[in-house]
Amino acid sequence: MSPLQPARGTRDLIGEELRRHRHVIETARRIAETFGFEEWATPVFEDTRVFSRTLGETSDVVMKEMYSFTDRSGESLTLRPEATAGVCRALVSNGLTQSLPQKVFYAGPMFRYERPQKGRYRQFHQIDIELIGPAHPLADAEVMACGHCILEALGVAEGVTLEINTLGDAASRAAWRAALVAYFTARRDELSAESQARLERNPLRIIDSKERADQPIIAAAPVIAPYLTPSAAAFYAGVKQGLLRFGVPFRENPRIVRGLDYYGHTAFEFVTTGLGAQGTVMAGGRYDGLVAEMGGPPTPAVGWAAGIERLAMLLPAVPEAAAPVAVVPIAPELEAHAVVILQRLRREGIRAELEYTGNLRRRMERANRIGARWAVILGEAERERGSVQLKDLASGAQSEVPEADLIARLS
RNA sequence: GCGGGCGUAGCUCAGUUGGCAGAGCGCCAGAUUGUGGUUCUGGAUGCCACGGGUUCGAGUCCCGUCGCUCGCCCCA
Repeated sequence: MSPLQPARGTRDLIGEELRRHRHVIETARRIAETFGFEEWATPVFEDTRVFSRTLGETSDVVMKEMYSFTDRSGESLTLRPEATAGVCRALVSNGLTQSLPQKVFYAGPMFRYERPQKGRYRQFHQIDIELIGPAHPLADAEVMACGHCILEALGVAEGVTLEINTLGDAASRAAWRAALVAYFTARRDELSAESQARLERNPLRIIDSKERADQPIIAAAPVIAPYLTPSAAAFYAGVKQGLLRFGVPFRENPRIVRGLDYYGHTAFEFVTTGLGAQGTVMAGGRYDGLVAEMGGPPTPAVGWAAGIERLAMLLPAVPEAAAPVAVVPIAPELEAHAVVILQRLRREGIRAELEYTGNLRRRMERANRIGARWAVILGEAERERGSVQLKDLASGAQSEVPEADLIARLS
């Protein structure tokens, strides 16, 4: 039997990797809170229909990437492939459509059955922002501004570009879609096989194709701008103006569309060249129809999701674990006293560890290995004088300190 | 779902035409019984990813499986 390994596409987060991961979440949460977002947590699995109805029956996520299973009562459940659908379901389930706006921050694991590669896992983690309620274009800008601030706070904004587009309202999109179908149908034979299939299912996604053969055809394809209704055009103009007001740099890219069907109006991606094939680091848009599809009233909303693994890979600096104080009794008789001091330090919020095996040399070696800043050495003679030896492990300087002064010396 | 590369010690890796399983780092012990880091001496590393085949003999060649990785596709 081969050795037990983590399941394909999953991994253990230990040490530096978890510190990076947590740093992304904690930074994002802190910034999002300054924008007024509050954290939610919803179940990792949902009724399959929460996703199958709303993400689009023809989307790749629904067709071939969901972890769906039947439980013992015969119900079809699915490990969530993304956060937004679950948040909208929770909004409706909890009657919160009556208390809008809701500003939601989310962080947690998502699941998609895909072939793993750099920055892509079967269990991956996202941070997520949803602003539910406002139909105002400034809401779109604020959501993007929040994302931009998070990228700045993480120190990764430098290499990242915000690209935006509009998918218009339903009327604009229908007109554009008709133009695209006409255009691509005329050139059907030149398209890649994949794009020919998309022509039936989801012609907008041809625009997003990375197939080399499709590129010249896409480059000449109609853009949405001429098909925008006056109100959709005004909305998009409002979003761009909002971004200027928030001071968020962006670039228009008329080829951005979304993989999930519930998006309309604003679509955007924060992209980088620093991650190989996985260049999108944060992406989202407006999804005014989703809450209604979940059984709630028509409710405007806009949001984004970002891959934590991808952000963690871009982090310029790794957060360091706090350097502890090592408490080192010289002999077993001093252990009881060592525990008293250990707990006294911890109650002051100082990270302290007890070195409780081996001779003094072994204990000091271990203090060094765990990266201790100070060693508090407890000896018989000092005990009688009510003091300890305090050693600075960086400089090697050591002095005898009265126990009463110890906390002050370490603060 | 498709294509390329790779799996040898805890880690990074070497291993010649098929002929005793190796190095560095790390780990353990000692030099130093009340003092870490640097140094010196000694020691242990192992299902050579897993399963099968060829061969007197396989880490090495062949087949399959699993995993990792880089692309494609898709997406965050």
